[in-house]
Amino acid sequence: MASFPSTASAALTATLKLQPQFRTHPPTSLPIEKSQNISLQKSNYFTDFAPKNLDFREALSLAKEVTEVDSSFYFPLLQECLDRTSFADAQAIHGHATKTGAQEDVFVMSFLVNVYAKCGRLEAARKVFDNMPRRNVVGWTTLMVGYVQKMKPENAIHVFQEMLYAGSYPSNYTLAIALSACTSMRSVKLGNQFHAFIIKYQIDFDTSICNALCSLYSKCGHLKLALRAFRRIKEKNVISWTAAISACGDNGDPTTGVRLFVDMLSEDTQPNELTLSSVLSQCCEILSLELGTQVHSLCAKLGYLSNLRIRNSLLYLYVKCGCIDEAQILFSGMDDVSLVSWNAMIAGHAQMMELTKDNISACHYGIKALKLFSKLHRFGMNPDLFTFSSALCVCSRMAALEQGEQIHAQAIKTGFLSEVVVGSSLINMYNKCGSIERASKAFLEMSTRTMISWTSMITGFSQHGRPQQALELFEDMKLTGVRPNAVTFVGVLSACRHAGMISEALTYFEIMQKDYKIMPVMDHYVCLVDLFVKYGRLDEAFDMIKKMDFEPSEYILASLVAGCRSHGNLELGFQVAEQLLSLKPKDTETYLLLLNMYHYAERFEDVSRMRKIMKEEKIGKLNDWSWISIKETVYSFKPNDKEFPQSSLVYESLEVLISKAKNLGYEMLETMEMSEEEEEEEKISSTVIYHSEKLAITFGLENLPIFSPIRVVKSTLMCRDSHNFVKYVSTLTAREIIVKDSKRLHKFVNGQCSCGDLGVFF
DNA sequence: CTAGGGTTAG
Repeated sequence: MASFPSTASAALTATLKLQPQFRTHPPTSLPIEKSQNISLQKSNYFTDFAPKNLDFREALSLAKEVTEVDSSFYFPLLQECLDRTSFADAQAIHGHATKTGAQEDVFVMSFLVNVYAKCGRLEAARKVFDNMPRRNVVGWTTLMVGYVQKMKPENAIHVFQEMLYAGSYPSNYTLAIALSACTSMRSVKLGNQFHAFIIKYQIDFDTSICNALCSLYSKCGHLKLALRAFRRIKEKNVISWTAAISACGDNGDPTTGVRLFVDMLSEDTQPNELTLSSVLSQCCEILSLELGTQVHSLCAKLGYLSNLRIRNSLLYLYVKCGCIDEAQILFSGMDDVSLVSWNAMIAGHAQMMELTKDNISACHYGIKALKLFSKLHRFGMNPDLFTFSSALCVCSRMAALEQGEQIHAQAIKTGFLSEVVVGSSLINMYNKCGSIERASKAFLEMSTRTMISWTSMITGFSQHGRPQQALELFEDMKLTGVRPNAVTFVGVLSACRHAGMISEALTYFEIMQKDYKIMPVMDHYVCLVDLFVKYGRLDEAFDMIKKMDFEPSEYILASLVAGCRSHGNLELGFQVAEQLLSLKPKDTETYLLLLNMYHYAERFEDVSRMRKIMKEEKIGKLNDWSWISIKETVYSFKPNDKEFPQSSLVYESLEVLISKAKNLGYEMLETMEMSEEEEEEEKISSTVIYHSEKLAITFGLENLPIFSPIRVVKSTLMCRDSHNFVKYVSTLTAREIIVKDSKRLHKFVNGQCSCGDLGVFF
């Protein structure tokens, strides 16, 4: 058994070949036992013989006295055991049946196997099954179901093989169960073998089988195959639709999922609770509140509003679409709140942080999330791994180290730290809070590591300007046999980018495609292009962009422009800038990049041309905020802000810092931004000197203990001037300054930034 | 006997 699943395919193939009946049967005659017989029998027993309104206990005691019983006597009793999943009662009935000779009855015994399996007592079920006078397909299938439910899919497959050896034919249910075993093993390979078998016997239109196929392919990440299986179904039922709709949701295609839901309704199939909750979560993803509200009404109409799962899905919908108030009302109105509801609220607020452009509200969401986290204990809830990972994620986005540490302590106390997901979140939290040491400590202390843990740590080293360690870790990862994915390689390539290792980067890029069959994405090209630009190998940078399978994105062209500017190749920068403009960029930051580049080069005709374009395209103001958290209070700043505590003191000491920095060689660069007054062309852009992060950092220097690092979060990208200035400040004050901007992490120590100046944009 | 909420890496 231990050899599964590696040898499972081979074994199964061998088995199928050995079975003579499979070879002799012509493909048109199905080797499928008619399982309907048994269900027909069962319903006859129930309708014809079952005592009406029988109390379970009464029936049991009655059963003890009766010795001459028809086997139909046992069915309602066993049904009751099944509903109650009561092993002890089932055993009592079993004992009685041995006395009356009912153990000779295949149907009674099959049912008993079913009950035992449902109760999770697979050994007992197996024993009954082995003693059956004639073992049938239902029994085999029931055993398989038991194993799949007990998360032992290998055993289920093994039972399937045994069944074939014993000469039984699988029914469509048996195959569906076998496929679901493949699903829980995440083995498409084995699943394919079953699929081939299914096609061979031309039952690839069967509802149950295709439902199972659909979910197998979906869980293994093959949405197309999943939908193909779905489309082949001749008679689609709720489960088919639900499987297909969730498949879209699980594989990142909510638009198709929602469309399928509409199709489903137009075909008059009534959705069930799972369909509705899947659709609701997909409405969240496409942020379609309108559709979501309609589904909400539908839930009301179908009477699902008291259903906890549906309510939780609705919570997610409202929280993620930004209707916090709606969600709050729903949440407080729930008399029956589960931990999932709390998790929904916390994760929802965490998600809101990302969706909100306005940093100050983003910060409020973060604070609210952490408040919810500390409150749930009082409501008799204990956080689980989902709660912990969401809460840690909030801390990482807020760079809230203190809160993160507290949650870390709680995770240790409750034992959830041993959960891989929590451990990975912890690594991420320490990374984002600028503490690479504690991140690597957390990494080392993990007992098991997934690809995500490794990737987090590799990316962390890379972001903290430690490319060597990142690459060493990648080698270790390969040695332990954990398979990297596209994100891992983003980390690896960005490490190469930091270290300026062009040839190594190209080698890794090759390995990624050849050995790991990973398709390169934009982020990989960004690293490579940056590397070429860094060394002035611009032709190669352009070749690289040409080699891409997709059109260059706004982001990669912008980073090429930024690179050109950083490395003094303005001419080329201008060329790319024009190409970029023809793409009609979306981000304000892209326009600011170009505007500032032209301004810096004193090409004033271009500057006014840019202004005109920006006015036409209605490019808004940059929503620039920075915040710093000091002793549980969060202080936020906007550019040239004067409305905050100790404002005059902060400006005073900022001026001192600026002049000291100037003595060390700092040259202030004017950064142009959009001004408030847009009506006059002259005023459409203005310059910023007191960037929000400068204010936040100075505020931190004034209010945090000496030597303690300064952690600032910023809603937009850092500009060239500010990035340069903070480097000087880190030298002048001998402090570690961490700025988390909208794209990356900057850790300033001793006049150097961990981003290696690669993260500077405009 | 078929489908099964939410969490972590860029």
